[in-house]
Amino acid sequence: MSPRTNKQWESLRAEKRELIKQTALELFANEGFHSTSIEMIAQKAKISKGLLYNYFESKEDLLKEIIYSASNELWEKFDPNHDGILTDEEFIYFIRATLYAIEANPLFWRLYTVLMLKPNIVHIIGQELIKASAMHIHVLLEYIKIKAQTDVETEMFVFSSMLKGAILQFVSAPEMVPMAYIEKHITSFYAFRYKIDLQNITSK
Amino acid sequence: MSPRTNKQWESLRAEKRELIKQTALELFANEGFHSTSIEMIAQKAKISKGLLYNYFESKEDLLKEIIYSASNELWEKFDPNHDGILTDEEFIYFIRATLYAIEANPLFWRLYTVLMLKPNIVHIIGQELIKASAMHIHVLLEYIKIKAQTDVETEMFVFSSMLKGAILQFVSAPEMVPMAYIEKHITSFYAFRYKIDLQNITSK
Amino acid sequence: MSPRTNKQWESLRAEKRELIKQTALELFANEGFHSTSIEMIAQKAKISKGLLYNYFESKEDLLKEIIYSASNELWEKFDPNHDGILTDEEFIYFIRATLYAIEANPLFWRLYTVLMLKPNIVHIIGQELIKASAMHIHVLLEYIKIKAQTDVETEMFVFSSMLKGAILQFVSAPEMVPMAYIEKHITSFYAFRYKIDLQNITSK
Amino acid sequence: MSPRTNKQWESLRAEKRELIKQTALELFANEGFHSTSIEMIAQKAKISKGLLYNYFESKEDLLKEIIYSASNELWEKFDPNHDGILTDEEFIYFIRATLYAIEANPLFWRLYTVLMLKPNIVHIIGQELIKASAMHIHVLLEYIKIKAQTDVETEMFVFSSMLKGAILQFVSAPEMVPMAYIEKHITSFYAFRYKIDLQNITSK
DNA sequence: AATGAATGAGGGTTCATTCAT
DNA sequence: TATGAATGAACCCTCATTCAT
Repeated sequence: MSPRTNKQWESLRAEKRELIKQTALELFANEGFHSTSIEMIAQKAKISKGLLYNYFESKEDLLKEIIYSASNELWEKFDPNHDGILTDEEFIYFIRATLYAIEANPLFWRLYTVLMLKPNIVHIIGQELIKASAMHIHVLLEYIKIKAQTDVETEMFVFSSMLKGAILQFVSAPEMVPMAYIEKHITSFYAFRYKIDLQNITSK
Repeated sequence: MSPRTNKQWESLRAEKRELIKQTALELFANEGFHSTSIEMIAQKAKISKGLLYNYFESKEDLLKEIIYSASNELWEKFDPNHDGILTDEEFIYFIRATLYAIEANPLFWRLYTVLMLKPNIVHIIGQELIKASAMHIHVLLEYIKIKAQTDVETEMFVFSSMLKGAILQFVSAPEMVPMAYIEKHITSFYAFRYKIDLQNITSK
Repeated sequence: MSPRTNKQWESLRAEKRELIKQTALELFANEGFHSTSIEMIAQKAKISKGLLYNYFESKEDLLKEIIYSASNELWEKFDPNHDGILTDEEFIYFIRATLYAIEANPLFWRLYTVLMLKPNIVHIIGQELIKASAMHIHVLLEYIKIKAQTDVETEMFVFSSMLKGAILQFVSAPEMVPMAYIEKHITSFYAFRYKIDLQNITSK
Repeated sequence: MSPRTNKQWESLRAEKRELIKQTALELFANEGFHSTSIEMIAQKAKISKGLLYNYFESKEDLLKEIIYSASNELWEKFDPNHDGILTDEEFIYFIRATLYAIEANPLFWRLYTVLMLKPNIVHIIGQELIKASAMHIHVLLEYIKIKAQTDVETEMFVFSSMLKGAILQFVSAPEMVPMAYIEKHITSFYAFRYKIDLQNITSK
């Protein structure tokens, strides 16, 4: 009935949805969720306030959609069903992939970090992303476990904390702590510790 | 009219100020700054909204005061002018002191972490606390620099990140990642790495 | 392009108009005018919001059209030019016809009742329906006037009020106060009062 | 603690509450609930929008409070525990009292009538007022039952409908159908029907 | 010192209406 | 003819802040 084909339509809608989500993400990450008004999002996205509600049920729904999208991307990017233990090369690859996934969307990960600091955040962002993140780091930890130089728990704790701390620094100030810097040091550290020859591993 | 001396009055004022700050800290940390209303703080502190403005100029001023207090406490607790290099024992002590300072006020440090994730946060919390934190960790890093097993920059990066990551995990969920657990693993790791005998070091 | 004749088109348009009006009536009566959105009407009628404006100028215009239609129906159903006085039989018939006209469209009459309670409703619904209703009850009142057992004014007041009260009860809760019940009691009352033998009058 | 006594305060608050309720009642009754904005109420009552929420939780809560107040007044005015049957004199008194209670607050009763026409209104206004009204008319119906000239059910139906219809006319247009007019005809009708001598009954 | 009534700007949200397609 | 994306005014409500008492 409509003069436009369904395809065209859906595509237009999807694009606008994406525009709104991206705009909102920037503001949520930079100004904070509560400090960002619908008005601000609308202005930045150059749409009217009302239109936003044509795409999202509420401001909170918009936040959830942002989270869910990222969650899905993460699932798609990393195979959570990786079985078996990583080889040395795969380990380095996996670290790099992890870090550059973060780098690809620093705004989102800053937002995510802030949200994780809210008690009972589950009510807002659900479990999906948390699961996705955990599943992914699990693959790395399995490798660490095998290679542990000291007791396993400590080895895992150090890796886990270091990764989180590095990411925290990155999302706090990507320009001051660039991802390349982080990647270099983490791989150096583990290359030395686990006797991995980085020369043989193709850079990203 | 009042028989109270000036001293007593000032003391009472100081107590009430402290009460308001503590109450606000709990709410800011648990609910978020914007989700906490002056009304909520006043009710929890059992004072009137008006009185709060007798002690603090604005809601933002209250936040700043909370930050400043913590900053001062930090300066007092740790001697930032520690010169010379730490001994092995002092290093362990310093780590423990750092961690237990965090543990003593998890609400504050969660709030602080969230604030640090806001760009241009300087406008809100100023530089004091940042300087205090940096100065303090600097003492540890100087030690690390000396003991480095690999290249110095990596060694410092790993320590710095690990510490931040560990603290992040603690403030996110103190009951799931208790400080004692963190302390154990960090000290284990460095004791092994730097050949420090923990047996000889009196526990906190 | 279309092979349809003008007649067919007009007929289709009229049908769709009717569909929209009927759908809107249901919603206006059940949810209230202001609580019913154009969106709701369009969805229930399975058309688009835009199309509705192809048939009606505005939401208020739609309401007016609903009222006007009913007004016209009323004029058509009852001959307002009935001259001369009703016979006993005609009186009973007229009452029944009145009541069953109401029963045929309870939604409309509930809506109408609510609207009548708004001051200056004339601006919205105009005078037509009011005139039609008045004209119609006038025929009955003329009969009552003749048959009055007490003073005429009182007799007319009682009839007029009773009829309105009965209808009010019906539109408020048709399932609790069915029209058959109302009809039975009104006719009983007047049959007795005016010595009319209901046996001789064919039931509806 | 407060410089004003509690009594003064509560009194001021109660007065303002009453002002808001009365203002809102006028607007709700004249313009309709949904057509009345908080802004309108605030302007008419010469207060700020915000202040209204200091006295009522929401617009709907304000409506409920208006209904509840009227409900309570009704319970206080009429003794719902009247036992035994009314005397002729009491019957006339009761009718008059009923009608003049309506007359005392025509705005409220118009609002009430509109609300009663909404399906499932119970969710909004609760049962109290409905019970209060029913209990009150019940006393009159008990008397009617005894005095019935025809079959009891019809007699009660006629009275009940007539009363409701009369009130409906009054609330629709008090200036066109004044209460004195209504009272005169209802009492005339029943005085004649039940052989009551109105001369002996002191007028209101 | 202490209260809470009062303000009003600004928040999220809805919805009648328009218009490009 | 028919669609629904798009608009923006107006809605209800919240809240930091002020101020008379």
